[in-house]
Amino acid sequence: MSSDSLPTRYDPESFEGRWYSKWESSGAFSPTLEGDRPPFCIVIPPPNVTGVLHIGHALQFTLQDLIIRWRRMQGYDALWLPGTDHAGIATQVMVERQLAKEGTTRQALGRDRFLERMWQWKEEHKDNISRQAKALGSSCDWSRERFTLDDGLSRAVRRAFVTLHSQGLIYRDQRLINWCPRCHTALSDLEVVHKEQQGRMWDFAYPLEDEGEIVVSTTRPETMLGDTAIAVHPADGRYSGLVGFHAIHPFLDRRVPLIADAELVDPEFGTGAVKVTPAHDPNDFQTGKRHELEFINILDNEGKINDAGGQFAGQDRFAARTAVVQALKAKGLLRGERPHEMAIGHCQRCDTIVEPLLSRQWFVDAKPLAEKALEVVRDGRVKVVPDFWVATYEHWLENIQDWCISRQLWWGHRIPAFTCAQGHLLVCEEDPDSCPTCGQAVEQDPDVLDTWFSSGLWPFSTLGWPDETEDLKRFYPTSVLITGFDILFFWVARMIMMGCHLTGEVPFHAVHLTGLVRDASGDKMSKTKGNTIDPLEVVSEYGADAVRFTLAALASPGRDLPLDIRRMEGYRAFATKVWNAARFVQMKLEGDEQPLGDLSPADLGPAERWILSRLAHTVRSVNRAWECYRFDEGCHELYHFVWHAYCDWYLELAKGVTDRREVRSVLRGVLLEALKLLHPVMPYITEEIGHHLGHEEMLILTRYPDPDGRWEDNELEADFSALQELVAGLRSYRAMVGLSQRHPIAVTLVGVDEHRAGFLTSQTDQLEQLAAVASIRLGTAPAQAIHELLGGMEVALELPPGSLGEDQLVRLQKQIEQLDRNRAGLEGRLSNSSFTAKAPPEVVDGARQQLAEVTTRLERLRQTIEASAG
RNA sequence: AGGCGCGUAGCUCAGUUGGUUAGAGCGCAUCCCUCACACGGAUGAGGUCCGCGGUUCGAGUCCGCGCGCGCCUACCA
Repeated sequence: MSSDSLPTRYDPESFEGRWYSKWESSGAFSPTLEGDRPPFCIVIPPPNVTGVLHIGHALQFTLQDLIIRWRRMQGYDALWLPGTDHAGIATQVMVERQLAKEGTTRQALGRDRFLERMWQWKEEHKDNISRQAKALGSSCDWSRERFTLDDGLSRAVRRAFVTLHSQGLIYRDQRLINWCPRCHTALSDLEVVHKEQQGRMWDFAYPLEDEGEIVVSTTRPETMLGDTAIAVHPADGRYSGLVGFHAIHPFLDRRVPLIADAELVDPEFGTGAVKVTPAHDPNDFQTGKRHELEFINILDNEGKINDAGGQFAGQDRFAARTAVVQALKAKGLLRGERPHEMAIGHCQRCDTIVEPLLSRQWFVDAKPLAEKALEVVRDGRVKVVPDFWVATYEHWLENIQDWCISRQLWWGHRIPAFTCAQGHLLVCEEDPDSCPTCGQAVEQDPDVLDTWFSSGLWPFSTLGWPDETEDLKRFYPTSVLITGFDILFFWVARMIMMGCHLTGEVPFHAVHLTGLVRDASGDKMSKTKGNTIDPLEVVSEYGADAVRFTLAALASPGRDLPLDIRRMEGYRAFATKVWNAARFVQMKLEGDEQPLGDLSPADLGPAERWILSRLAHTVRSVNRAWECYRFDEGCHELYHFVWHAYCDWYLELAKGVTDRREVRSVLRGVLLEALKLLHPVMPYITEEIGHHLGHEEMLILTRYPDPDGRWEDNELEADFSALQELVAGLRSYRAMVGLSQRHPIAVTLVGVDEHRAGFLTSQTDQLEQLAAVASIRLGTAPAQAIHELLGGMEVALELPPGSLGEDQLVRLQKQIEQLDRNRAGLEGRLSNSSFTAKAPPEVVDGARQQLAEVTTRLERLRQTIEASAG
């Protein structure tokens, strides 16, 4: 226990690191594994191991930590499992870039030495992420930290691959895939980013074998080198006589058959004739299969025309495009050229234009997995927050295509498939010594798996799967996943597919999808724009608590977060406010204060009962907010309670009476409860203040406040609002009239019911202190008094003679106008027979009462004006 | 092309199952360095809730259409 006084200045840097170490070394981050505590588990969306955290990570870390700390304080056996992802392409690209600077390549280095470099790079960078996570206060269990290429997780990947393969859900096939000519690897459909671009469309003619020509259109003229058919619609009269005949390829020694295909061809489009390149276009690929056409690959892995391209061989695809157009022109076959808007696929990682390429790859048959994944979301076993994402999720899964999972990279999980010289294929968990069929030596498939394949196993592979570990039994399915909506398909859907299929259970009971952190003007943050915010920088500038509070308060469900740095200043001011309030309280304490639990409403004054009632409501709504991931609401509730209820009102009321023990007890007790409530959002400052106030247990381990109906007192709160409004009204009135705030005013309550009036007149000391009320009574107004409408009460104020100025008359007039509008509206409604007949009786009664009150007030106010005029 | 989301105060956003007088934070203006806090206090100005139509006694809230913005999905040559 410490009673040394809080420093005057709030200086987060002076204690943040200290508390983090204390928490960590106390074991608070690790679950206790005690059986009577319900488990609660979050697995972290693993950041790229060699990456740097951006503010979006900070958001997710904050929200995860908020939830995990809250649940831990509620008594759950909480585990937040951290880790990182090897991020195949992204990381490999970084190291390759480094090699390029050294004037070498991975091929020159060879696979083994290249991988050594990769691991070295990983080792150098791996602490980046955890250091940043720790600075933010993340209460992860570092003893359970995982990396996707760890032995355990690699074993999980192998088990998953072998299982799916044995079930026929993973297969190898020659297909059209997305090929990145720069990364030299296949990509899944999701890794291709479509961008609307202004392209061109060319028309050119194929001369027919006998006579005449047929005109086709294309956006990629170079692909004509791989054309093996020309298709027309079977019902198209223009071409019906030509089907079965051949055209002559202008540059290659090839006859090109004319075929009829109703699926490929839209007779309304262009000339109604389509060139067919089965090896380089997805539609044409299907057409090729239907018609058993020849598949001619004209590109190499670099995106250059290969030998099949005749005179164009060796040219880059874009150079070849120009060359083909030129050559067509030279032969007099070019028929037209026009601008054409179209969506072009780019590599997600390097932005190179992706090429559809015929290639032998490994695929996951996604449909059967998708069915289960759809089911668990539809029946609520996985709750999606916000739920409007369900539609998007369903649409994608309902139309899911098979997933290409092999990558021609070196950094990743090597595909556990082996072949011998005889061509026997072996897919197994343990590396075989030789082919079990023929006994010959085997070679492993050189490719690695898509990173997302291993990420898809993350919620259970990190807990020990495929072993039946204690952790897996206790914490799986995990409780909630918190991540960005941008990886809904990449990651979330795949975890659900893989989890349901491989473990028979959902990977998490709920998934909360956060928005994107944008800059102050709503633009996406990017390094090129230079509008990024470095989490570590803002943490050291504003303190981790302010950064966390800002992000959490901004996190409205399903919305992006426009982050203005000034918000952080604002919430640092909030932290400072808490700090100073605590200093005040600490100053007043005498050491004999009782815990709130020992107090009973009967022993307390109205102000104490009021703040305790407000506290109880706040506890209720904050818990409710966390419960449904309304981080914004929870933060606003807390902000409002601490600043505008506790500091603005209660502290001011308590100032004069801290000699009373129960006042000090409430002062301290409410502050401590507020600190506990705030702890999940602002762990450091709350812990530091709690310690200084003599709270022995660390807040991280303290029970989170539960709603306590004992303190809720709505009647008192209504009385208290009247008091507040009276005080505010008097201040406002003085300001308007130009009277000093200290100038005493005698108050007569005129149109106020007895109960309320009784309360207010009992609060003379408080009213004197807060609003310099000279006296207050219920009764008829003195002749010279000025009638004011304050907080819905009619009060008469006695002022020095002649103090009713022009400004005030204007203000009264304004009030009258507003009331009169109100009156007219009420009268109109009440005279409408359909309103009185159809609206619920309590609404009608309410309107009647209001009208009566408004009418009286209007009268009084008019009298006041007249009196002052006369 | 389809789907989703958004359009409320100068800015960024809340607004529960429709209940009539629409809120917050920041910013702005005026006053105040009162013994926790100027990263503060008090007061105030500021809104045709995108437009039109409909349902209803009553619409920021529900429905339709339109306009604008954003995002996702998509194989149209």
